[in-house]
Amino acid sequence: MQPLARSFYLQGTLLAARALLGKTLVRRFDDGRIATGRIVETEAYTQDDPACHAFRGLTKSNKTMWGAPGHAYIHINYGLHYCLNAVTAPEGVAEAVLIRAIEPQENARLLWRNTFGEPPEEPTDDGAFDTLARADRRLTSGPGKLTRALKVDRAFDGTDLTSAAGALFFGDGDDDVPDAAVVTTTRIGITKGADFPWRFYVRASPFVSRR
DNA sequence: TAGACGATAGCCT
DNA sequence: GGCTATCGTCTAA
Repeated sequence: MQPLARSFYLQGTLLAARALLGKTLVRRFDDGRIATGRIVETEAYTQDDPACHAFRGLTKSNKTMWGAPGHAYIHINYGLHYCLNAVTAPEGVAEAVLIRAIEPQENARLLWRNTFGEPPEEPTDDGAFDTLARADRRLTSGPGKLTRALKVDRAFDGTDLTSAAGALFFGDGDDDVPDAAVVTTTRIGITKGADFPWRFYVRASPFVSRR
């Protein structure tokens, strides 16, 4: 799995949000094991967008968004949830794509364990357990849930997403989602800029956070 | 340094 | 569909 090149993050924030659908999120845990998921829901946030954290300028907590493209911007909201974003504009311009939902793929049982603690029974067959975890929307059908399942927290703020050796990156698969399979709609949970159609999701995916 | 406010999720009816 | 836990961050004073 090759990481997306940095140029991917410079095609424009709206285009990048759309293009990330079908791409693979790769997480390498401390013990070397890898979990992957297919991105099925994203939102775009731009510098002139009142809903964007950077709208009012540079602050200590949003400074990663003002930095180089292809890096992770992590923010906390409601005091308890982490949200994972990819920076999608050149240094000095603060724009990002929020990853709202993924479909667990490789090693889904690790995500299960991270979310619920040890699974009720230790699986003898990874494939069977992965099938179970795939069917369970509770793992990754929302921005706060997927960071919990992937063990992604504020320590990942600023992580370079273009390094295949890193603990977190976006991989380029062969899953191109056709336009007919994509729904473009308004964003979730915001009050300002609420009418911008800057949310994208895969229509058929059961892991989309909300329709 | 106090007060207000979230790019949510989960539980309740 | 409604309610709210929970706390980091920003803003104003």
